Amino acid sequence: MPNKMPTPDQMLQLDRQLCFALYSASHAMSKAYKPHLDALGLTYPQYVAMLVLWERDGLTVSEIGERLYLDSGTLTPLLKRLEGAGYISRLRDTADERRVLIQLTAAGRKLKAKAVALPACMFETMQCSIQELSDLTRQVQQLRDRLQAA
Amino acid sequence: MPNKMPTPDQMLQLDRQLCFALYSASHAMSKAYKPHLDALGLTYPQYVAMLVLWERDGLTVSEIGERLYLDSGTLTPLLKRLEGAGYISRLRDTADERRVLIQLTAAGRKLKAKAVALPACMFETMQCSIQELSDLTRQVQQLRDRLQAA
DNA sequence: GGCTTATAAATTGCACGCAATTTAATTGTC
DNA sequence: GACAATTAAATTGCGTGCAATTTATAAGCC
Repeated sequence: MPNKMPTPDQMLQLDRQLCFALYSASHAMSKAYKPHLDALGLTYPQYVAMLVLWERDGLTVSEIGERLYLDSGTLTPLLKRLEGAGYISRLRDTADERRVLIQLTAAGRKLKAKAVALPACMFETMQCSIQELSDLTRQVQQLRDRLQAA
Repeated sequence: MPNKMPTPDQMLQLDRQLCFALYSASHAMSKAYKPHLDALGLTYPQYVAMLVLWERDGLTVSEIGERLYLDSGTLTPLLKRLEGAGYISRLRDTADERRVLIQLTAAGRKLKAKAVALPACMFETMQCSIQELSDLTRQVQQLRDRLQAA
């Protein structure tokens, strides 16, 4: 019976690392989205911020950050760019002046109609079954949650 | 029998997106590695560059880029920082002056001994079986390859 | 050999991501 | 009500990623 224990050298092989698989797949995903997002005038991080707002409008910067696992250092300039593009408005909460409320503009809401085509379009590209896609998504989410818990 | 077809609204839900699962899991992974990499004086992208060199020394910038799916715009400054840290040397290839050969220094080779502890350490954090880890890695790699082919 | 084409890095400009700090506003406590 | 502690965004500094351009070298062709 052969020894299945990997050597220290094998342990460090790039192609054995889940971290690198995720890292490279995430970048590949972003590149695959790019032509479609260019047509909407969004970057990939801006797109996920819009996904959050299309689900629920009028959130604070922190609430968007909790959903996306991003902090104000990342979100503040990103949201200012979305504001500049005319997709959202940023307004201090009069009830609590520390908060900034993010609201979709008419253009921002209208953009959703164009974006609905994206998931199906990307599904074509990924060449896998609905079931595989859904399973993989759940597994990766579970991994993310475990990493965050630690 | 209920209609299983998702509505356009459901299609755009953040938690249905494989792209976002990968994006957020990749960032969570990077954060989980951070304390360990801080001890080695490496960032996460610098670490994966070192993984490539620990597998095979004396590569050109392009060859490292092919392995990591990164271009010279990203790698040139990253490799200069690794050179500044004393882990690699950058030398023009005398046979072809366009190329820059990247070689590990003694310190760079020595760092590998510390890095071998990392995979097992991260495995603990991920709380899953060897088989799950290996399967998930392969699935994510396959997805990456399909995205790149498209 | 001279010229065009191709290739390898480097450079530039812009948008993240995140740690650390700062600023402003609110809450809790006495 | 004053004041310390907390909270929410913004700011700063640094390291990626990547598109686009530039620079330098090599290869192909006549």
